[in-house]
Amino acid sequence: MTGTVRVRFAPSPTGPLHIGGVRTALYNYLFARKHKGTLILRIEDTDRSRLVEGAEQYIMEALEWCGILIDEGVREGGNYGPYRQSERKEIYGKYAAELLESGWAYMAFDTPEELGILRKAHEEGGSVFMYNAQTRDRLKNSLTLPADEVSRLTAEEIPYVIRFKMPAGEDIEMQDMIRGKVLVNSGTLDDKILYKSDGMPTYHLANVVDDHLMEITHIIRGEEWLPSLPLHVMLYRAFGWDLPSFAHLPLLLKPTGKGKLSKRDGDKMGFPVFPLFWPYGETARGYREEGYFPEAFVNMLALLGWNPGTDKELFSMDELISEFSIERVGRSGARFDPEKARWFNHQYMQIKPVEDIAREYAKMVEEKGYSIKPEDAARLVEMVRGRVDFISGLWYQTNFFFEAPQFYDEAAVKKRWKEDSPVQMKELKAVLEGISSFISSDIEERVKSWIRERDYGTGAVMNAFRLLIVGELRGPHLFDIIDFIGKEETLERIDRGLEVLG
RNA sequence: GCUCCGUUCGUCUAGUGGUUAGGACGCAAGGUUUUCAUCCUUGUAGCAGGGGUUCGAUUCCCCUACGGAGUACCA
Repeated sequence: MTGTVRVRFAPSPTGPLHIGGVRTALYNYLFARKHKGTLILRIEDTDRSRLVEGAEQYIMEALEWCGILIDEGVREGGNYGPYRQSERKEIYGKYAAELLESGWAYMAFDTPEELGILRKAHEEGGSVFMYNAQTRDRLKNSLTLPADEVSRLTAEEIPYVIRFKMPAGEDIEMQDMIRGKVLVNSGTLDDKILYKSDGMPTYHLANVVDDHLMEITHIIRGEEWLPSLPLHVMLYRAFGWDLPSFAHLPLLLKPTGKGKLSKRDGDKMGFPVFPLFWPYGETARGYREEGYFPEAFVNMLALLGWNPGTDKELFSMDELISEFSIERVGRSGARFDPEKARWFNHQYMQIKPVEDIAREYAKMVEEKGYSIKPEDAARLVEMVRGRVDFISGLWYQTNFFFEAPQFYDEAAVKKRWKEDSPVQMKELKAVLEGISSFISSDIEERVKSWIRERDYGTGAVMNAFRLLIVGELRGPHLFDIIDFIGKEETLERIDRGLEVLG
């Protein structure tokens, strides 16, 4: 690779950033870091009517949460700004004029209504209207109108757009880093609008101009852009600019059924489609708020469309950076699997430093109205983290460490509280009372030898005991539980249980 | 409709002109266990179809089917 790699993520601030967009940003980031290059965040806000308040902020916050660091952008600054297209308005006008001058573009005065009528008529005739080499001669533009008429219209400030003059029948050969050679005949393309009548460029013009001016070396974007690649390539050619490399990423598909992943799927099937909660208008749930670790989220997303060619599945961001390569990105759309997302979170629940989880866990415990020392929180987390996918699940696994049973599970009582249970539990209480070093392993040793001496059934004793301590047949190693709650509390729970259950 | 892209277990995917087509999720069955989980082991299931090319195609080519995207004064 010659020169410095410069890539960009160029979202449109029209709402919350979809996880497909996050993945595109992630791959750009990985590619940039891998090649010690630069990642630029460019806001593509040329459509003023679709602007959504809060979207730009959301995009930046989402990337930050994921650990995707931006080198140049509206917030970070840089030598190629401004990084918001709406602030680059004059630039595009200049380049549109250049194309007009060189004959690669022309002014078109047809109104949206006139074109609408044309489209409708073609549709009824079973065809599709295209503004191109076949039709442009019969339409209202600077190619067909006399020069003085054109200058009259512009002088009167009659609105017009600037269209690209797509050559009639030329094979355009393109190279995609993921797909290889792509060939399209320009005859199938139309004269795309480059500059709108409101004085703003369309995506196509702005994108090409900015990528050139910002010296972007690799354009990594979603597959939905592949159909407009020929236009972009032609624009580079029209300007006489060097072509960057292109990579079009496969789409993210919905878990079941047809089509690409949408917000609807998430709502319907109960999983988020966005990284963060979206608080405006029609709200949307987010991975962050649902308790996903950003590491797990990023790991899961990275493997959706890319793989290292090994069996390794767990990657830190640094590992992703060193192992990522565009060549190993797949070509086909990837169905999003919410189950696998949970699995990834489960993995991170096991490998994350215990203090990190304990800190969050302690907060939750305090919200429940109890206080806990950091070392105790860590101890409990270590004890039960294997049983949960999310931090939020930790409370259900540990609530009985803080609260004596409020009730005794009916089915469990029926199954495990037998005729001789009260006698056994009274004996057990006596055994426990006699233990001075009330720690798990010691208690276990004493209790088990007592069970052996009396020839009781371990299952019968332990389950009845668990019922008295927890109220239900669940939870970690019972001796660990009573070790934690202490001798006094243990004895109290036995007494209370005996009172209730008889 | 037209243009472009794609197609290996249900899902994410590895892979090769000759392999017992590998891994992971899920699911199932065992095992561990005082419970519930976890965990471990095993199993389950796939090269879309049809033509070529070839001694031999899952792999290369073509066609079909299916899926996806695009087809706006949206990005």
